[in-house]
Amino acid sequence: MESPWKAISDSSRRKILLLLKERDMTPTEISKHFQFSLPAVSIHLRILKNSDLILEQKVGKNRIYSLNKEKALEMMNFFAGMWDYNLKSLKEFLENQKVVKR
Amino acid sequence: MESPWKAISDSSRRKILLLLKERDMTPTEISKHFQFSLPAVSIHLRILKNSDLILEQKVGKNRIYSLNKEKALEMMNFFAGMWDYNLKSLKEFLENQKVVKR
DNA sequence: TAGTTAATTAATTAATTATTTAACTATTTA
DNA sequence: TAAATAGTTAAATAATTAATTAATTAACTA
Repeated sequence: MESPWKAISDSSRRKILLLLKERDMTPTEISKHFQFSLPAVSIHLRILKNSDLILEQKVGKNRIYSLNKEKALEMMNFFAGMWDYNLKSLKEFLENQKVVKR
Repeated sequence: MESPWKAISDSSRRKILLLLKERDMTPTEISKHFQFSLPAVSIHLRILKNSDLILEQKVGKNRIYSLNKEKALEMMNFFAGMWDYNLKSLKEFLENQKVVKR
């Protein structure tokens, strides 16, 4: 497991997470949002996957990447700790709010 | 302004933030918690300060560093967005919880 | 005011990172 | 089964980063 903090330190990788927040995507689709090459995207995806921030699914010759929201929550907890909150209360908040919003 | 994401990608700097969460400290005090030299601590502090994660105060020949919780909240918001929450609702949650806890 | 203390800045070095092009692997399709 | 498609891996390179020791700055103190 690679460091998720190193993973999100790169702005392209943060942008990939925001893209995957909207919908699951293949490497080719993701690469359309960037200037750089498909191999570069592939490496960014590997780093995100190895740090557990995204999940990979093979479908035929495609790979579909999706956001791992649980990991995002876990990282969020680092900051929540600075306000004296923990993962549990934070998660309850997020899940309750979701019900209200819909 | 340097990237706060680059700043927190280093584990020593994350540890410094956790130390400052407990209490304000001088570089010398902080360096007692690490193996590496005072100049190395000074550089880490500069990076954290330049990314707005900590605040500096000069008192005589000492410098006192403190955590900037607002910046932590701002970064937390990146992750909150993945759960469809925004800074405002998150901050309200954190502040209300604080009242309850005390 | 000379010496001490607290901290930063400078110069250097070794390690890591992001990117490229080229080569390869796996899967589908004609 | 040959060709096409989707993607990853390899090798090379340029840029960035974390650390060190040495030098410097600023403020206090005897």
